[in-house]
Amino acid sequence: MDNRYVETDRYNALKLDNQLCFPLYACSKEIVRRYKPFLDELGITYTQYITLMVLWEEKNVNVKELGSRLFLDSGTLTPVLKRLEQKGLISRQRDSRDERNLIVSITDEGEALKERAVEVPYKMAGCVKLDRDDAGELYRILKLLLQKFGE
Amino acid sequence: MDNRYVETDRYNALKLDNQLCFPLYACSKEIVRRYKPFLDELGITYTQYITLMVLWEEKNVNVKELGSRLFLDSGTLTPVLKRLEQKGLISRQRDSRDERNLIVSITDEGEALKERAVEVPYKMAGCVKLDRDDAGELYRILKLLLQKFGE
DNA sequence: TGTAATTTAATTGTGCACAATTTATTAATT
DNA sequence: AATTAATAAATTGTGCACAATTAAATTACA
Repeated sequence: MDNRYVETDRYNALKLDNQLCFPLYACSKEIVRRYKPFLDELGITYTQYITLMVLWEEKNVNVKELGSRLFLDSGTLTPVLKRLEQKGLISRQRDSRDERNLIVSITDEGEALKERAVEVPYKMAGCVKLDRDDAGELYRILKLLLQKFGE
Repeated sequence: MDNRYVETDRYNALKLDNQLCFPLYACSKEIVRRYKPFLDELGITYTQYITLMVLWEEKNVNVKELGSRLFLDSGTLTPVLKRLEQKGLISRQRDSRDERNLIVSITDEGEALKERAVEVPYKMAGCVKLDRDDAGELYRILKLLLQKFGE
């Protein structure tokens, strides 16, 4: 038997092309990078954008709740929230009933930005050219994975 | 017709739960985070790990080639490579035939680390509990997406 | 051959991302 | 009531990630 082409490399699992994590990491970065021109128009970053997404739905949340929704900790969120506050898009104030909690709220200006942000998902749709089935499958599997991480 | 539950919210596309990018971004971060304990044992970060993966396969590459394989630019790679050099895992030297190119090579010490790194993918397999079909589908779609990005 | 254009890394500046620690506040337990 | 434990956010320190610019070397071409 001619086994010149039979792969017997014990390092196979270490090849970049055999990784599942790497294309995940690369795709994630690439998509975030493609958001940038659209988010630049709004004067915000991707992390600021997803933070606002939560606040556009909730109005008031504390840092802990925000962190669990976004998979981010206070070390990341604190400076992000300070920048959003400086831009006038959110306000930060302690909960008078429990001073440990910081209540983050959307401002009128932040609410107004939502009107311009509604365009972003449609603009992005033109950048991610997956057909409906693949996009649906990708979404399903990623959500499943996130759910398993939460267990 | 009772349409109390018919969603007519024009902001639907802005909901975090309707995003494809967000679970991609969150899964990517979560998996990289789960690599950390295993990579800590080797004294390297995830970015350093994927950089070494290329060098374990290639022996010599310049920064441009490395960047195109890893989807990283020199702004990211230059400091990463300096740290790997400080650890003694790689060497950096200019190409005498074209001094613009920096040739990155694996050292004996870097090659030796491969022996310990072979365990990492198997340890990680226990952290990402997708069944074979879903893992395969995820891989297929992500590679397809990366390919479309390259066009 | 000399100048302009191109190519390759490095540098600079901003903003995450996260582990580990600290500080402030509240809750639980003597 | 005083002490201890638990909780929430902020701080600190390290390491990416990337856009924009710079510097050095090479190539194109006038």
